[in-house]
Amino acid sequence: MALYNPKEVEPRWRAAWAEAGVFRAQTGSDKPKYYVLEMFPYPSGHLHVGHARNYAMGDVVARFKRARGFNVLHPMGWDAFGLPAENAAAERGVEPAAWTHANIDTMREELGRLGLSIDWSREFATCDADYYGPQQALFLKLMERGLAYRKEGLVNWDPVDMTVLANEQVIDGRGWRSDAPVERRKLTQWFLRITDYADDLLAGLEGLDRWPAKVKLMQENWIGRSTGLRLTFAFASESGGVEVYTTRPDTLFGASFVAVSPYHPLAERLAAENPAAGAFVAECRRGGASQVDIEAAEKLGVDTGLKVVHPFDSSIELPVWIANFILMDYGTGAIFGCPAHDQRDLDFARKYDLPVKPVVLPPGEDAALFHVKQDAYIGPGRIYNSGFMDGLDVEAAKAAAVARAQAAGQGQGATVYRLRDWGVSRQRGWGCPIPVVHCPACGVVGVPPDDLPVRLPEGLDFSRPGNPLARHPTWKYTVCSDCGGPAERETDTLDTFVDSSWYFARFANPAAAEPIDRAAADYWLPVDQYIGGIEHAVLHLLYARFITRALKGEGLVGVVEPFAGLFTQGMVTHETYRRQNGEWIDPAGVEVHAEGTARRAVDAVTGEALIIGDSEKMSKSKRNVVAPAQIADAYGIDAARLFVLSDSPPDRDVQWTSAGVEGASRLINRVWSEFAAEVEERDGNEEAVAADLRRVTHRAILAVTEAVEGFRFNSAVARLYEFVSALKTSPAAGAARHEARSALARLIAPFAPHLAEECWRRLGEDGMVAQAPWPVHDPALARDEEKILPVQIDGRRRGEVRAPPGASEAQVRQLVLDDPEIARRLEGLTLRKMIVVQDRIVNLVTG
RNA sequence: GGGGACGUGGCGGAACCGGUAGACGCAGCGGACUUAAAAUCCGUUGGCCACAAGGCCGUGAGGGUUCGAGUCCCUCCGUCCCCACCA
Repeated sequence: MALYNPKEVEPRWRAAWAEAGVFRAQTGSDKPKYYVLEMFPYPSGHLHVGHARNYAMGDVVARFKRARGFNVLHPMGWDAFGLPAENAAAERGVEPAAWTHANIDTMREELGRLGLSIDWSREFATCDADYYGPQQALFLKLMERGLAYRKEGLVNWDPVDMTVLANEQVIDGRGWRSDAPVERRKLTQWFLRITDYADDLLAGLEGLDRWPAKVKLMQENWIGRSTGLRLTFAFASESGGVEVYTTRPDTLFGASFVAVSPYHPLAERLAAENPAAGAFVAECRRGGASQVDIEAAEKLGVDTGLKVVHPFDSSIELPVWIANFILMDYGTGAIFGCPAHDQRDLDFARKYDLPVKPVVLPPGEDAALFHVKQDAYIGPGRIYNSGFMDGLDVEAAKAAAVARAQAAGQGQGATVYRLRDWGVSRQRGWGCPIPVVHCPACGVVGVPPDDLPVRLPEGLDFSRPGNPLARHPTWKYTVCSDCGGPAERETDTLDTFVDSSWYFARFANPAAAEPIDRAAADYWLPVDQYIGGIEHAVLHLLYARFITRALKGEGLVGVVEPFAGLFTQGMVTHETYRRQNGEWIDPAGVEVHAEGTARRAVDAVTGEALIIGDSEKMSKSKRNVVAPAQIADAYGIDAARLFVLSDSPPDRDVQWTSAGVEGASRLINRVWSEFAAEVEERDGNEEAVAADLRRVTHRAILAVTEAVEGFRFNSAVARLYEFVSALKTSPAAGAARHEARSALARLIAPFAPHLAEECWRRLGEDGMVAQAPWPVHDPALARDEEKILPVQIDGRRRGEVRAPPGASEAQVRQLVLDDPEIARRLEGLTLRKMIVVQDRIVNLVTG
């Protein structure tokens, strides 16, 4: 029998699947539906092994669910707008559209070679007007609802990419793509009112029981709900006052100052009146241009000379400061400072010699002796030095302070969120145009539905920084649809995260004239299993939940949660190698030798000794990238799929090694040799031998099924290895062997689909394994004839007894007591108690 | 500074509910086949003691709960991730 030849087998079966259309999702099917989706790729140029792992996982689920009788939707598309296309345009003078579509063609071909069971008839790219046109219609609906609005505000400006970024796209004060320190600029921008849904997005997390706890927690923290008090401190010598927000109204009597942000309207007014304040505000705005600087900066402030009156005791006056550490866009942009019980306030008070007055007495402390030194006290305790709150604990005092402030009309209990509205304007040329015009007479006017899509023009000039749409000679000049007068188009485009926040709904019917085909979406949504990287925990995954809620409000979809199940997969890493001079070297040019347990790497050509580095995320800069095409050439794609799913749990990183993929390749050859071989009938013991094999088979069916359902693909593959070994060493022939082979072909199909088809055909089965039902586990056949129960004496294993499965406690007790070896062990000991766990273990307790 | 996760052989990891720790793979060692190598197949592989039978130790460290702890609780150490002047 010929060796298994993936180069011949794999393309043949891919062609057969395509021809038979076996992966097409059915409309009007009476099977239950199952929607499995992997986060769609950005068409960067080529597929990498990380993609391969991600899509292989989704494919395992899709093939498994199909075999289990579901009508499966497993589509693919392209998140195709974004900066790399503009950079390519700038560097090489190509059209972004041409560059993007060429990449899509390449990557579609590469994805195809992975043997994924995708319904390609639903493919789309977000950069095509067929997609972004409907998206513009959605944007106009959000605008009518007031969910999309324009405002002037402080925004994150990326000075390298020359565009505004959302808060979620600023990582440690730097742009998420450019890594440049982000500046604060005041600009008029489009925002989506995600804050309207802050509470609902938070509450909805509770129902997402098939989401990782980690992601839910990250979203919860990102939304950042806190409850407290909005409270006005009245000015001492004029009318009006300054409103602060606090979560610690119980410490109000410990207040020693009020401070406002340099961007606060009061700061602006005082800056005009008072030269010292003016200089300070100017300094903050200049020096504080980048967030990186702000975070590193020392706490600084200036006393404005203005006084306010303590709301609970009019005999107390407090100074008003302007301080650089107060955020304008959280709470009210103003605080009261209580140095004894807040570390930042304490640092500030020590620097400027402001009073430190403790009002929370820690348990066990003496009021006369307690002092705050270097560390503010933020723990629980009893309130003192606080008038009407004296003697209360912290929680009771909070309630009392809120009640008092509300009764006096000084303030209101308030819930505040850390979440800000989503800034979606981007000063970029390769994105979805925001479909509005600016009319000198009518203001901002939405483009009428009949004029959609607002198409991107060809021939944009990307050779200079800045927005090419804004400097296009004609594109922006148009007329106002309201008054007919001359008007200019909006030249900002939408954040590409808008594109990806509803694409899953478009897959329900990507050809629909309306943005979302409601009937199709009602059938397919929510996505049953979504798979992607954890880096989107507070970006894409939060935006998509918000947009789905907004769409529900418009009656466009019937669900509020887009993704019922979420799985976040780990990355593929590879060991790194470098020369003595520090230069990185490609793994293809490295030979690794084992010397006992140590490993030594040398240059395959020169023999130069190399330094073996950590296994890291594959990156061009470290040259530790292995391309899927390379792997497929050497081992076949099934071996690669099997390996990326086998070595580590799917949510953890997996280390790519050639030894590992060789192991997977060995399994494939072992499986094929089983199907290729004829097994001779053996003499004697036929019944027992067949029963043994059937037991192995039915256990494998159960174990693999449970592992796949539980997303433990590594365990599923381990069980397949075991099953193959057991099958190959079993002498059984005839029906039992056929049953085992038939089960094996179907169990391995989600992982190594091409091999499985070849085996299935060899078995002489009808049709394709891609359409075959999942094997069914029969518990009666899987059952042991007898169980071996370890017998422990005082927790240490001292022997074993054999008992029929399900043996009663009395039976087992008798077996144990009758066992001579155990009796010998018990000599000189007093048996006090025997614990029998059915079919598991026995423990004898002596004393 | 706040929040969270994780520490198991030489390596990746398994043990899903508290019930034989180390499945499966990799690497290693020994053997078969071969003129030889590769491939393949078989055996072996946590540590210590022992000729052996067997014994003792062992899931980051220390304590606790339990007949029984990798798993639950407390303290500590280490690593990683998220957020971060959020009042």
